[in-house]
Amino acid sequence: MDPRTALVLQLNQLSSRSSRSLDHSLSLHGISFTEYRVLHALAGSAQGVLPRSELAERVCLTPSGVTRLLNPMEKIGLVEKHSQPRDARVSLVGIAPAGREIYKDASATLTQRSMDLTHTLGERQVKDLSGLLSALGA
Amino acid sequence: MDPRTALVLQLNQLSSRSSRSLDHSLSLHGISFTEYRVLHALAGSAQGVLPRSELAERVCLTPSGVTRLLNPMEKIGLVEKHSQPRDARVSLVGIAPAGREIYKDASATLTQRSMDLTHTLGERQVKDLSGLLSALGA
DNA sequence: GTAATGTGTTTGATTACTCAAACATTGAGC
DNA sequence: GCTCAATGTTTGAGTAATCAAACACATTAC
Repeated sequence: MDPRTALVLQLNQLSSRSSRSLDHSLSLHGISFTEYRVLHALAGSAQGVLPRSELAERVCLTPSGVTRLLNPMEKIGLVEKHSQPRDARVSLVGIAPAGREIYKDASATLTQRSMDLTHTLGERQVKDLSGLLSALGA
Repeated sequence: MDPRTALVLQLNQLSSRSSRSLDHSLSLHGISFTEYRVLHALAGSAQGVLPRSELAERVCLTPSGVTRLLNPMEKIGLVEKHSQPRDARVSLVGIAPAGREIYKDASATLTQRSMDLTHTLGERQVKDLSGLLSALGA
């Protein structure tokens, strides 16, 4: 079997396994891994605010998926809807104080789990791996 | 942000993107990426046959997910159900001739797409990356 | 200005999964 | 041989995401 194909399959398998495990860990904070990624994207953006379509790309969902994901998150106050005066089509999403709080807590357990998941790798290897993934366009 | 946490997120992002793209490519053959992975697991196993629970682990699904995934595949003749005389609880799944055919065709387009997805990496890097992922337990 | 086209978001219908509980069968201990 | 716990699979109910179509607003060209 072609090594690049094998690589792609391997990558996928690894990620499937880890995201399932992370999902379980994060459920302690009442959020899914996908929701964490939303908070992460928002927390890491300029004003903690992003257009929904931009968010969709960052968390690898369709715009439709983003809408459905954000609805409950907004309802429980993790994110809030803003509007862009310049263009009434775009609907901006911002991280709310409660969201930042959860994000902080969830990040701690995520880091914990990431340590476990990568404990077979040395510091050097983590760096190398990260570099290679970046080269792949992540 | 902690490098290992970043790594885990990066890994996940990359895999989400690629699997969506692969899913689309494989739809030409009428199967999903998950279904491909089932065929792959079966084709690569001893007699082309595996117990459902073993299959579940290999494709990173719950046993329940496997049942629901295989039902339609069996109906269209990609896989077939066998039974294990030694233990009537286990339900063996085997790849069927039509399944091998599709697997072969789908593998070709998967390889094609894998080339595209990894074209930024040299041969050496592919090998290194694969090694690092293996070290992670893939 | 108004029509036509393009862009961003939401909705309706469907599919793919998950969890927890039910089933079916096996193997151990008595 | 009969319970009882353990193992493998399926089912019922619910969640998460998808696609395609609808919607809302913007922009361009006339």
